[in-house]
Amino acid sequence: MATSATVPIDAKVGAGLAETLTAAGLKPALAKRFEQMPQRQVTVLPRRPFREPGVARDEVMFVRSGLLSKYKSDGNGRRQIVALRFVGDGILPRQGSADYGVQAIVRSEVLIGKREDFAAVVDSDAEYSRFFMQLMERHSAISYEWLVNCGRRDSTARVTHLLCETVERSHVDVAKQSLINPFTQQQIADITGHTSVNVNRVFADLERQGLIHRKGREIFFDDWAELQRVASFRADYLR
Amino acid sequence: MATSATVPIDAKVGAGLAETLTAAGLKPALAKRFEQMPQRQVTVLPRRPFREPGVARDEVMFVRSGLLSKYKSDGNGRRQIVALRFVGDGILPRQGSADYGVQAIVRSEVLIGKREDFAAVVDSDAEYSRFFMQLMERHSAISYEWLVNCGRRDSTARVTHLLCETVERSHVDVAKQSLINPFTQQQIADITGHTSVNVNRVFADLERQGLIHRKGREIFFDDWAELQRVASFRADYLR
DNA sequence: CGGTTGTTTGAACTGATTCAATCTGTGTGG
DNA sequence: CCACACAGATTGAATCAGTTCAAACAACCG
Repeated sequence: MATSATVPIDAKVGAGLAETLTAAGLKPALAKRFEQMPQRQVTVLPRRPFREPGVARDEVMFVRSGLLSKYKSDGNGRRQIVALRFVGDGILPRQGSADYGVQAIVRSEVLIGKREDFAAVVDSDAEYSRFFMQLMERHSAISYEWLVNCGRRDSTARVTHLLCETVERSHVDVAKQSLINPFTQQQIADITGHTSVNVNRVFADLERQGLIHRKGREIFFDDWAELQRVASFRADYLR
Repeated sequence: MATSATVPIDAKVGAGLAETLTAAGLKPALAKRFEQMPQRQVTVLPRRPFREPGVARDEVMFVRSGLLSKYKSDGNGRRQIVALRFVGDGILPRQGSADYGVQAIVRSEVLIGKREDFAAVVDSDAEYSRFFMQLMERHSAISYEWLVNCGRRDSTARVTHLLCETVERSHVDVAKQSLINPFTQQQIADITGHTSVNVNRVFADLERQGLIHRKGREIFFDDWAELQRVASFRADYLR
Protein backbone atom coordinates (compact mmCIF):
# COMPACT_ATOMS: atom_id res chain seq x y z
CA MET A 1 0.00 0.00 0.00
CA ALA A 2 1.67 3.19 -1.16
CA THR A 3 1.65 5.94 1.42
CA SER A 4 1.58 9.26 -0.34
CA ALA A 5 1.95 12.56 1.44
CA THR A 6 -1.77 13.10 1.61
CA VAL A 7 -3.72 10.02 2.50
CA PRO A 8 -7.35 10.74 3.34
CA ILE A 9 -8.52 8.67 6.28
CA ASP A 10 -11.18 6.98 4.21
CA ALA A 11 -8.60 5.70 1.74
CA LYS A 12 -6.60 3.91 4.43
CA VAL A 13 -8.10 0.49 3.96
CA GLY A 14 -7.27 -1.75 6.86
CA ALA A 15 -5.01 -4.59 5.89
CA GLY A 16 -7.69 -7.09 6.90
CA LEU A 17 -9.27 -8.05 10.18
CA ALA A 18 -6.65 -10.55 11.25
CA GLU A 19 -3.74 -8.20 10.59
CA THR A 20 -5.50 -5.43 12.45
CA LEU A 21 -6.16 -7.56 15.50
CA THR A 22 -2.61 -8.85 15.47
CA ALA A 23 -1.36 -5.29 15.38
CA ALA A 24 -3.54 -4.59 18.39
CA GLY A 25 -1.85 -7.41 20.27
CA LEU A 26 -3.82 -10.59 19.55
CA LYS A 27 -1.79 -13.73 18.83
CA PRO A 28 -1.63 -14.29 15.05
CA ALA A 29 -3.11 -17.78 15.26
CA LEU A 30 -6.11 -16.53 17.21
CA ALA A 31 -6.48 -13.56 14.90
CA LYS A 32 -6.55 -15.92 11.93
CA ARG A 33 -9.16 -18.07 13.62
CA PHE A 34 -11.20 -15.02 14.51
CA GLU A 35 -11.37 -14.04 10.88
CA GLN A 36 -13.26 -17.25 10.15
CA MET A 37 -16.24 -15.89 12.06
CA PRO A 38 -19.21 -15.40 9.69
CA GLN A 39 -19.35 -11.75 8.71
CA ARG A 40 -20.45 -9.42 5.99
CA GLN A 41 -19.00 -6.15 4.80
CA VAL A 42 -21.16 -3.06 4.61
CA THR A 43 -20.50 0.38 3.20
CA VAL A 44 -21.68 3.11 5.51
CA LEU A 45 -22.28 6.59 4.15
CA PRO A 46 -21.46 9.70 6.18
CA ARG A 47 -24.23 11.41 8.16
CA ARG A 48 -26.74 8.87 6.93
CA PRO A 49 -28.77 6.98 9.57
CA PHE A 50 -26.94 3.75 10.28
CA ARG A 51 -27.73 2.51 13.80
CA GLU A 52 -30.22 4.51 15.86
CA PRO A 53 -29.98 4.94 19.64
CA GLY A 54 -32.22 2.79 21.78
CA VAL A 55 -32.36 -0.33 19.65
CA ALA A 56 -30.82 -3.74 20.19
CA ARG A 57 -27.13 -3.79 19.36
CA ASP A 58 -26.51 -7.48 18.82
CA GLU A 59 -23.68 -7.22 16.36
CA VAL A 60 -19.93 -6.85 16.39
CA MET A 61 -18.53 -4.27 14.04
CA PHE A 62 -14.99 -3.66 12.90
CA VAL A 63 -13.97 -0.62 10.94
CA ARG A 64 -12.13 -1.75 7.84
CA SER A 65 -11.77 1.74 6.44
CA GLY A 66 -13.18 5.13 7.28
CA LEU A 67 -14.33 6.51 10.59
CA LEU A 68 -17.40 5.84 12.72
CA SER A 69 -18.87 7.81 15.59
CA LYS A 70 -21.04 6.85 18.53
CA TYR A 71 -23.46 9.61 19.46
CA LYS A 72 -26.17 10.43 21.97
CA SER A 73 -28.42 13.40 22.33
CA ASP A 74 -29.57 15.01 25.51
CA GLY A 75 -33.24 15.65 26.26
CA ASN A 76 -33.32 18.81 24.17
CA GLY A 77 -32.00 17.18 21.04
CA ARG A 78 -28.50 18.63 21.37
CA ARG A 79 -26.18 16.06 19.89
CA GLN A 80 -22.97 14.82 21.49
CA ILE A 81 -20.50 12.48 19.85
CA VAL A 82 -19.23 10.25 22.65
CA ALA A 83 -16.69 8.06 20.89
CA LEU A 84 -14.88 7.50 17.62
CA ARG A 85 -13.88 4.28 15.93
CA PHE A 86 -10.94 4.51 13.58
CA VAL A 87 -9.66 1.85 11.20
CA GLY A 88 -9.09 -1.34 13.17
CA ASP A 89 -11.35 -0.29 16.05
CA GLY A 90 -14.50 -2.22 16.82
CA ILE A 91 -17.85 -1.93 18.49
CA LEU A 92 -18.73 -4.94 20.59
CA PRO A 93 -22.26 -6.33 20.92
CA ARG A 94 -24.14 -5.74 24.12
CA GLN A 95 -26.96 -7.28 26.06
CA GLY A 96 -30.17 -5.41 25.26
CA SER A 97 -30.40 -2.07 23.54
CA ALA A 98 -27.72 0.58 23.32
CA ASP A 99 -28.47 4.15 24.25
CA TYR A 100 -26.05 5.47 21.67
CA GLY A 101 -26.41 5.54 17.91
CA VAL A 102 -23.72 4.90 15.32
CA GLN A 103 -22.99 7.04 12.29
CA ALA A 104 -20.16 7.35 9.85
CA ILE A 105 -18.06 10.49 9.78
CA VAL A 106 -16.71 9.60 6.36
CA ARG A 107 -17.65 6.79 3.98
CA SER A 108 -16.60 3.60 5.75
CA GLU A 109 -16.29 -0.10 5.14
CA VAL A 110 -17.50 -2.01 8.16
CA LEU A 111 -17.33 -5.73 8.92
CA ILE A 112 -20.38 -6.93 10.78
CA GLY A 113 -20.85 -10.21 12.61
CA LYS A 114 -23.66 -11.67 14.69
CA ARG A 115 -23.47 -11.57 18.45
CA GLU A 116 -23.85 -15.34 18.76
CA ASP A 117 -21.02 -15.97 16.35
CA PHE A 118 -18.84 -13.47 18.17
CA ALA A 119 -19.67 -15.02 21.52
CA ALA A 120 -18.86 -18.48 20.20
CA VAL A 121 -15.42 -17.44 19.03
CA VAL A 122 -14.68 -15.54 22.23
CA ASP A 123 -15.70 -18.49 24.37
CA SER A 124 -13.43 -20.81 22.43
CA ASP A 125 -10.26 -19.44 24.03
CA ALA A 126 -9.75 -17.41 27.21
CA GLU A 127 -7.11 -15.40 25.37
CA TYR A 128 -9.86 -13.75 23.33
CA SER A 129 -11.68 -12.29 26.30
CA ARG A 130 -8.44 -11.03 27.78
CA PHE A 131 -7.77 -9.32 24.48
CA PHE A 132 -11.20 -7.74 24.09
CA MET A 133 -11.29 -6.61 27.69
CA GLN A 134 -8.02 -4.87 27.04
CA LEU A 135 -9.53 -3.11 24.02
CA MET A 136 -12.49 -2.04 26.13
CA GLU A 137 -10.04 -0.68 28.71
CA ARG A 138 -8.36 1.36 26.03
CA HIS A 139 -11.62 2.86 24.88
CA SER A 140 -12.59 3.67 28.40
CA ALA A 141 -9.22 5.42 28.88
CA ILE A 142 -10.06 7.49 25.82
CA SER A 143 -13.50 8.32 27.26
CA TYR A 144 -11.82 9.51 30.43
CA GLU A 145 -9.49 11.75 28.47
CA TRP A 146 -12.48 13.15 26.59
CA LEU A 147 -14.13 13.94 29.89
CA VAL A 148 -11.06 15.87 30.99
CA ASN A 149 -11.15 17.60 27.65
CA CYS A 150 -14.80 18.64 27.94
CA GLY A 151 -14.70 19.42 31.61
CA ARG A 152 -11.39 21.13 32.16
CA ARG A 153 -9.96 22.63 28.99
CA ASP A 154 -10.79 25.83 27.15
CA SER A 155 -12.05 25.77 23.60
CA THR A 156 -8.65 26.08 21.97
CA ALA A 157 -7.24 23.19 23.95
CA ARG A 158 -10.31 21.06 23.32
CA VAL A 159 -10.29 21.40 19.57
CA THR A 160 -6.53 21.06 19.40
CA HIS A 161 -6.62 17.97 21.56
CA LEU A 162 -9.08 16.36 19.21
CA LEU A 163 -6.80 17.17 16.29
CA CYS A 164 -3.86 15.57 18.07
CA GLU A 165 -5.86 12.48 18.91
CA THR A 166 -7.07 12.20 15.34
CA VAL A 167 -3.53 12.43 14.03
CA GLU A 168 -2.36 9.68 16.38
CA ARG A 169 -5.30 7.37 15.90
CA SER A 170 -5.19 7.60 12.14
CA HIS A 171 -1.42 7.03 12.15
CA VAL A 172 -0.51 10.20 10.36
CA ASP A 173 3.16 11.13 10.54
CA VAL A 174 3.01 14.90 10.96
CA ALA A 175 6.64 15.27 10.01
CA LYS A 176 5.91 14.01 6.49
CA GLN A 177 2.16 14.10 6.03
CA SER A 178 -0.78 16.41 6.42
CA LEU A 179 -4.12 15.36 7.86
CA ILE A 180 -7.22 15.30 5.72
CA ASN A 181 -9.63 16.57 8.34
CA PRO A 182 -12.47 14.04 8.34
CA PHE A 183 -14.82 16.22 10.40
CA THR A 184 -17.10 19.11 9.63
CA GLN A 185 -16.81 21.95 12.12
CA GLN A 186 -20.25 21.02 13.39
CA GLN A 187 -19.01 17.51 14.18
CA ILE A 188 -15.97 18.88 15.99
CA ALA A 189 -18.41 20.98 18.00
CA ASP A 190 -20.47 17.85 18.72
CA ILE A 191 -17.36 16.14 20.06
CA THR A 192 -15.92 19.01 22.05
CA GLY A 193 -19.20 20.35 23.40
CA HIS A 194 -19.11 23.66 21.55
CA THR A 195 -20.80 25.42 18.68
CA SER A 196 -19.55 25.30 15.13
CA VAL A 197 -19.08 29.07 15.20
CA ASN A 198 -16.62 28.79 18.02
CA VAL A 199 -14.77 25.88 16.45
CA ASN A 200 -14.32 28.04 13.41
CA ARG A 201 -12.77 30.77 15.50
CA VAL A 202 -10.40 28.34 17.15
CA PHE A 203 -9.18 27.19 13.75
CA ALA A 204 -8.68 30.78 12.68
CA ASP A 205 -6.70 31.43 15.87
CA LEU A 206 -4.48 28.39 15.44
CA GLU A 207 -3.76 29.50 11.92
CA ARG A 208 -3.05 33.08 13.00
CA GLN A 209 -0.61 31.76 15.60
CA GLY A 210 1.19 29.77 12.94
CA LEU A 211 0.53 26.39 14.56
CA ILE A 212 -1.30 25.01 11.54
CA HIS A 213 -2.36 26.05 8.10
CA ARG A 214 -5.17 24.72 5.97
CA LYS A 215 -5.88 24.03 2.34
CA GLY A 216 -9.48 22.91 1.99
CA ARG A 217 -9.96 19.85 4.17
CA GLU A 218 -6.25 19.44 4.51
CA ILE A 219 -4.50 20.48 7.73
CA PHE A 220 -0.74 21.04 7.86
CA PHE A 221 0.92 20.94 11.24
CA ASP A 222 3.52 23.68 11.33
CA ASP A 223 4.47 23.37 14.98
CA TRP A 224 3.49 19.97 16.23
CA ALA A 225 5.32 20.25 19.54
CA GLU A 226 3.70 23.55 20.42
CA LEU A 227 0.32 22.27 19.28
CA GLN A 228 0.55 19.33 21.67
CA ARG A 229 1.52 21.72 24.44
CA VAL A 230 -1.46 23.96 23.74
CA ALA A 231 -3.72 20.90 23.82
CA SER A 232 -1.98 19.43 26.88
CA PHE A 233 -1.92 16.32 24.74
CA ARG A 234 0.13 13.34 25.84
CA ALA A 235 -0.42 10.23 23.76
CA ASP A 236 -0.02 7.82 26.70
CA TYR A 237 -3.71 7.22 27.13
CA LEU A 238 -3.98 5.84 23.61
CA ARG A 239 -1.70 2.88 24.26
CA MET B 1 -29.70 -4.45 58.08
CA ALA B 2 -32.20 -1.84 59.24
CA THR B 3 -32.88 0.87 56.67
CA SER B 4 -33.70 4.08 58.47
CA ALA B 5 -34.93 7.18 56.70
CA THR B 6 -31.47 8.68 56.50
CA VAL B 7 -28.78 6.23 55.59
CA PRO B 8 -25.49 7.90 54.76
CA ILE B 9 -23.83 6.23 51.81
CA ASP B 10 -20.84 5.23 53.87
CA ALA B 11 -23.02 3.29 56.28
CA LYS B 12 -24.50 1.11 53.53
CA VAL B 13 -22.20 -1.84 53.93
CA GLY B 14 -22.45 -4.14 50.95
CA ALA B 15 -23.97 -7.47 51.81
CA GLY B 16 -20.77 -9.22 50.76
CA LEU B 17 -19.00 -9.68 47.45
CA ALA B 18 -20.92 -12.75 46.33
CA GLU B 19 -24.33 -11.20 47.03
CA THR B 20 -23.32 -8.05 45.23
CA LEU B 21 -22.15 -9.89 42.14
CA THR B 22 -25.26 -12.02 42.14
CA ALA B 23 -27.37 -8.89 42.30
CA ALA B 24 -25.41 -7.58 39.31
CA GLY B 25 -26.35 -10.71 37.36
CA LEU B 26 -23.66 -13.32 38.02
CA LYS B 27 -24.85 -16.86 38.65
CA PRO B 28 -24.87 -17.54 42.42
CA ALA B 29 -22.55 -20.53 42.16
CA LEU B 30 -19.98 -18.53 40.25
CA ALA B 31 -20.34 -15.59 42.62
CA LYS B 32 -19.68 -17.92 45.53
CA ARG B 33 -16.62 -19.31 43.82
CA PHE B 34 -15.40 -15.82 43.00
CA GLU B 35 -15.48 -14.91 46.65
CA GLN B 36 -12.84 -17.57 47.33
CA MET B 37 -10.29 -15.46 45.45
CA PRO B 38 -7.54 -14.30 47.85
CA GLN B 39 -8.30 -10.75 48.89
CA ARG B 40 -7.83 -8.27 51.66
CA GLN B 41 -10.03 -5.50 52.92
CA VAL B 42 -8.70 -1.96 53.19
CA THR B 43 -10.19 1.17 54.68
CA VAL B 44 -9.74 4.16 52.42
CA LEU B 45 -10.04 7.65 53.86
CA PRO B 46 -11.62 10.51 51.88
CA ARG B 47 -9.38 12.91 49.96
CA ARG B 48 -6.30 11.05 51.12
CA PRO B 49 -3.87 9.77 48.46
CA PHE B 50 -4.84 6.19 47.68
CA ARG B 51 -3.77 5.25 44.15
CA GLU B 52 -1.89 7.86 42.14
CA PRO B 53 -2.23 8.29 38.37
CA GLY B 54 0.48 6.81 36.18
CA VAL B 55 1.40 3.78 38.26
CA ALA B 56 0.73 0.10 37.63
CA ARG B 57 -2.82 -0.87 38.46
CA ASP B 58 -2.46 -4.61 38.92
CA GLU B 59 -5.28 -5.12 41.37
CA VAL B 60 -9.01 -5.70 41.32
CA MET B 61 -10.99 -3.61 43.74
CA PHE B 62 -14.57 -3.93 44.88
CA VAL B 63 -16.30 -1.28 46.91
CA ARG B 64 -17.79 -2.90 50.00
CA SER B 65 -19.01 0.37 51.47
CA GLY B 66 -18.47 4.03 50.71
CA LEU B 67 -17.74 5.71 47.42
CA LEU B 68 -14.60 5.86 45.28
CA SER B 69 -13.67 8.20 42.44
CA LYS B 70 -11.34 7.87 39.48
CA TYR B 71 -9.70 11.15 38.62
CA LYS B 72 -7.28 12.69 36.15
CA SER B 73 -5.84 16.13 35.87
CA ASP B 74 -5.13 18.04 32.72
CA GLY B 75 -1.74 19.62 32.01
CA ASN B 76 -2.49 22.67 34.16
CA GLY B 77 -3.35 20.68 37.25
CA ARG B 78 -7.08 21.20 36.93
CA ARG B 79 -8.68 18.10 38.34
CA GLN B 80 -11.47 16.13 36.72
CA ILE B 81 -13.29 13.21 38.28
CA VAL B 82 -13.96 10.79 35.44
CA ALA B 83 -15.87 7.99 37.15
CA LEU B 84 -17.48 6.95 40.41
CA ARG B 85 -17.62 3.53 42.03
CA PHE B 86 -20.53 2.98 44.37
CA VAL B 87 -21.10 0.04 46.70
CA GLY B 88 -20.85 -3.15 44.67
CA ASP B 89 -18.95 -1.52 41.81
CA GLY B 90 -15.41 -2.57 41.00
CA ILE B 91 -12.24 -1.41 39.33
CA LEU B 92 -10.65 -4.07 37.16
CA PRO B 93 -6.89 -4.54 36.82
CA ARG B 94 -5.20 -3.42 33.63
CA GLN B 95 -2.11 -4.16 31.66
CA GLY B 96 0.53 -1.58 32.52
CA SER B 97 -0.07 1.68 34.31
CA ALA B 98 -3.33 3.57 34.59
CA ASP B 99 -3.48 7.24 33.75
CA TYR B 100 -6.17 7.85 36.33
CA GLY B 101 -5.83 7.93 40.10
CA VAL B 102 -8.26 6.59 42.67
CA GLN B 103 -9.49 8.43 45.73
CA ALA B 104 -12.30 7.96 48.16
CA ILE B 105 -15.12 10.49 48.31
CA VAL B 106 -16.19 9.22 51.71
CA ARG B 107 -14.54 6.69 54.02
CA SER B 108 -14.78 3.37 52.20
CA GLU B 109 -14.14 -0.30 52.74
CA VAL B 110 -12.51 -1.79 49.67
CA LEU B 111 -11.78 -5.42 48.83
CA ILE B 112 -8.53 -5.79 46.95
CA GLY B 113 -7.25 -8.79 45.06
CA LYS B 114 -4.18 -9.46 42.94
CA ARG B 115 -4.41 -9.35 39.17
CA GLU B 116 -3.09 -12.90 38.79
CA ASP B 117 -5.68 -14.27 41.19
CA PHE B 118 -8.41 -12.36 39.41
CA ALA B 119 -7.22 -13.58 36.03
CA ALA B 120 -7.13 -17.16 37.27
CA VAL B 121 -10.72 -17.05 38.44
CA VAL B 122 -11.92 -15.32 35.29
CA ASP B 123 -10.18 -17.87 33.10
CA SER B 124 -11.82 -20.72 34.98
CA ASP B 125 -15.23 -20.16 33.38
CA ALA B 126 -16.23 -18.26 30.26
CA GLU B 127 -19.30 -17.01 32.11
CA TYR B 128 -17.04 -14.77 34.21
CA SER B 129 -15.64 -12.83 31.28
CA ARG B 130 -19.11 -12.39 29.80
CA PHE B 131 -20.15 -10.97 33.15
CA PHE B 132 -17.25 -8.60 33.59
CA MET B 133 -17.45 -7.41 30.01
CA GLN B 134 -21.06 -6.54 30.71
CA LEU B 135 -20.02 -4.55 33.76
CA MET B 136 -17.43 -2.72 31.69
CA GLU B 137 -20.13 -1.96 29.13
CA ARG B 138 -22.27 -0.48 31.86
CA HIS B 139 -19.49 1.77 33.05
CA SER B 140 -18.76 2.88 29.55
CA ALA B 141 -22.46 3.74 29.09
CA ILE B 142 -22.16 5.89 32.19
CA SER B 143 -19.06 7.59 30.78
CA TYR B 144 -20.98 8.39 27.63
CA GLU B 145 -23.79 9.93 29.63
CA TRP B 146 -21.24 12.00 31.55
CA LEU B 147 -19.86 13.24 28.27
CA VAL B 148 -23.31 14.36 27.21
CA ASN B 149 -23.65 15.99 30.59
CA CYS B 150 -20.38 17.91 30.34
CA GLY B 151 -20.67 18.71 26.68
CA ARG B 152 -24.30 19.54 26.15
CA ARG B 153 -26.07 20.58 29.32
CA ASP B 154 -26.08 23.85 31.23
CA SER B 155 -24.82 24.03 34.77
CA THR B 156 -28.19 23.46 36.40
CA ALA B 157 -28.82 20.35 34.38
CA ARG B 158 -25.32 19.04 34.97
CA VAL B 159 -25.42 19.29 38.73
CA THR B 160 -28.97 18.02 38.89
CA HIS B 161 -28.10 15.10 36.66
CA LEU B 162 -25.30 14.10 38.99
CA LEU B 163 -27.72 14.26 41.92
CA CYS B 164 -30.17 12.00 40.11
CA GLU B 165 -27.45 9.53 39.20
CA THR B 166 -26.20 9.49 42.77
CA VAL B 167 -29.69 8.81 44.07
CA GLU B 168 -30.12 5.91 41.67
CA ARG B 169 -26.70 4.38 42.11
CA SER B 170 -26.84 4.50 45.87
CA HIS B 171 -30.34 3.01 45.85
CA VAL B 172 -32.03 5.82 47.72
CA ASP B 173 -35.81 5.80 47.55
CA VAL B 174 -36.61 9.50 47.22
CA ALA B 175 -40.22 8.92 48.18
CA LYS B 176 -39.18 7.81 51.65
CA GLN B 177 -35.57 8.83 52.14
CA SER B 178 -33.30 11.82 51.81
CA LEU B 179 -29.82 11.68 50.33
CA ILE B 180 -26.80 12.36 52.48
CA ASN B 181 -24.80 14.22 49.87
CA PRO B 182 -21.41 12.49 49.82
CA PHE B 183 -19.70 15.24 47.80
CA THR B 184 -18.22 18.59 48.64
CA GLN B 185 -19.21 21.31 46.21
CA GLN B 186 -15.65 21.29 44.91
CA GLN B 187 -15.99 17.60 44.06
CA ILE B 188 -19.27 18.20 42.29
CA ALA B 189 -17.44 20.88 40.32
CA ASP B 190 -14.67 18.38 39.53
CA ILE B 191 -17.25 15.97 38.15
CA THR B 192 -19.37 18.44 36.21
CA GLY B 193 -16.51 20.57 34.89
CA HIS B 194 -17.41 23.71 36.81
CA THR B 195 -16.20 25.77 39.73
CA SER B 196 -17.39 25.29 43.26
CA VAL B 197 -18.78 28.82 43.26
CA ASN B 198 -21.10 27.99 40.44
CA VAL B 199 -22.18 24.68 41.93
CA ASN B 200 -23.14 26.61 45.01
CA ARG B 201 -25.32 28.91 42.96
CA VAL B 202 -27.03 26.01 41.27
CA PHE B 203 -27.92 24.51 44.63
CA ALA B 204 -29.29 27.85 45.77
CA ASP B 205 -31.39 28.03 42.57
CA LEU B 206 -32.77 24.53 42.97
CA GLU B 207 -33.75 25.36 46.51
CA ARG B 208 -35.32 28.68 45.49
CA GLN B 209 -37.36 26.83 42.87
CA GLY B 210 -38.59 24.41 45.50
CA LEU B 211 -37.12 21.33 43.83
CA ILE B 212 -35.00 20.40 46.82
CA HIS B 213 -34.21 21.62 50.30
CA ARG B 214 -31.15 20.98 52.39
CA LYS B 215 -30.27 20.43 56.01
CA GLY B 216 -26.50 20.23 56.34
CA ARG B 217 -25.26 17.43 54.09
CA GLU B 218 -28.77 16.11 53.74
CA ILE B 219 -30.73 16.74 50.55
CA PHE B 220 -34.52 16.34 50.43
CA PHE B 221 -36.12 15.90 47.05
CA ASP B 222 -39.32 17.89 47.02
CA ASP B 223 -40.17 17.42 43.35
CA TRP B 224 -38.38 14.39 42.03
CA ALA B 225 -40.23 14.27 38.71
CA GLU B 226 -39.48 17.88 37.89
CA LEU B 227 -35.89 17.46 39.02
CA GLN B 228 -35.38 14.61 36.58
CA ARG B 229 -36.92 16.73 33.85
CA VAL B 230 -34.60 19.63 34.59
CA ALA B 231 -31.65 17.24 34.46
CA SER B 232 -32.96 15.44 31.37
CA PHE B 233 -32.23 12.38 33.47
CA ARG B 234 -33.47 9.00 32.27
CA ALA B 235 -32.17 6.10 34.30
CA ASP B 236 -31.95 3.72 31.30
CA TYR B 237 -28.23 4.09 30.87
CA LEU B 238 -27.63 2.73 34.36
CA ARG B 239 -29.10 -0.69 33.64
C1' DC C 1 -26.94 26.69 -13.35
C1' DG C 2 -29.39 26.33 -8.88
C1' DG C 3 -29.59 23.95 -4.66
C1' DT C 4 -27.39 22.28 -0.70
C1' DT C 5 -24.05 21.98 2.75
C1' DG C 6 -20.35 23.85 5.18
C1' DT C 7 -17.44 27.89 6.45
C1' DT C 8 -16.59 32.55 7.87
C1' DT C 9 -17.54 37.01 10.07
C1' DG C 10 -19.80 40.59 13.07
C1' DA C 11 -22.51 42.29 16.97
C1' DA C 12 -25.13 41.66 21.01
C1' DC C 13 -25.82 38.96 24.81
C1' DT C 14 -25.37 35.65 28.72
C1' DG C 15 -23.68 32.11 31.61
C1' DA C 16 -19.81 30.96 34.08
C1' DT C 17 -15.27 32.26 36.06
C1' DT C 18 -12.36 34.77 38.98
C1' DC C 19 -11.17 37.12 42.94
C1' DA C 20 -12.03 38.31 47.33
C1' DA C 21 -14.52 38.66 51.46
C1' DT C 22 -17.60 36.71 54.83
C1' DC C 23 -19.99 33.24 57.15
C1' DT C 24 -20.81 28.52 59.23
C1' DG C 25 -19.80 24.16 61.21
C1' DT C 26 -16.56 20.99 63.23
C1' DG C 27 -12.86 19.51 65.70
C1' DT C 28 -8.81 20.48 68.96
C1' DG C 29 -6.50 21.80 72.89
C1' DG C 30 -6.29 24.53 76.97
C1' DC D 1 -16.72 25.67 78.01
C1' DC D 2 -14.21 28.86 75.38
C1' DA D 3 -10.59 30.19 72.01
C1' DC D 4 -8.69 28.98 67.94
C1' DA D 5 -7.85 26.84 63.52
C1' DC D 6 -9.49 24.95 59.42
C1' DA D 7 -12.39 23.42 55.77
C1' DG D 8 -16.27 24.19 53.29
C1' DA D 9 -20.26 27.12 51.92
C1' DT D 10 -22.03 31.52 50.54
C1' DT D 11 -22.24 36.05 48.44
C1' DG D 12 -21.03 40.13 45.42
C1' DA D 13 -18.76 42.54 41.63
C1' DA D 14 -16.01 42.63 37.61
C1' DT D 15 -14.60 40.23 33.70
C1' DC D 16 -14.46 37.08 29.95
C1' DA D 17 -15.27 33.03 27.10
C1' DG D 18 -18.53 31.15 24.44
C1' DT D 19 -23.35 31.39 22.50
C1' DT D 20 -26.82 33.13 19.57
C1' DC D 21 -28.56 35.21 15.68
C1' DA D 22 -28.04 36.68 11.24
C1' DA D 23 -25.92 37.31 7.04
C1' DA D 24 -22.48 36.51 3.50
C1' DC D 25 -19.46 33.56 1.22
C1' DA D 26 -17.36 29.26 -0.78
C1' DA D 27 -17.34 24.61 -2.42
C1' DC D 28 -19.54 20.84 -4.24
C1' DC D 29 -22.86 18.13 -6.95
C1' DG D 30 -26.39 16.64 -9.93
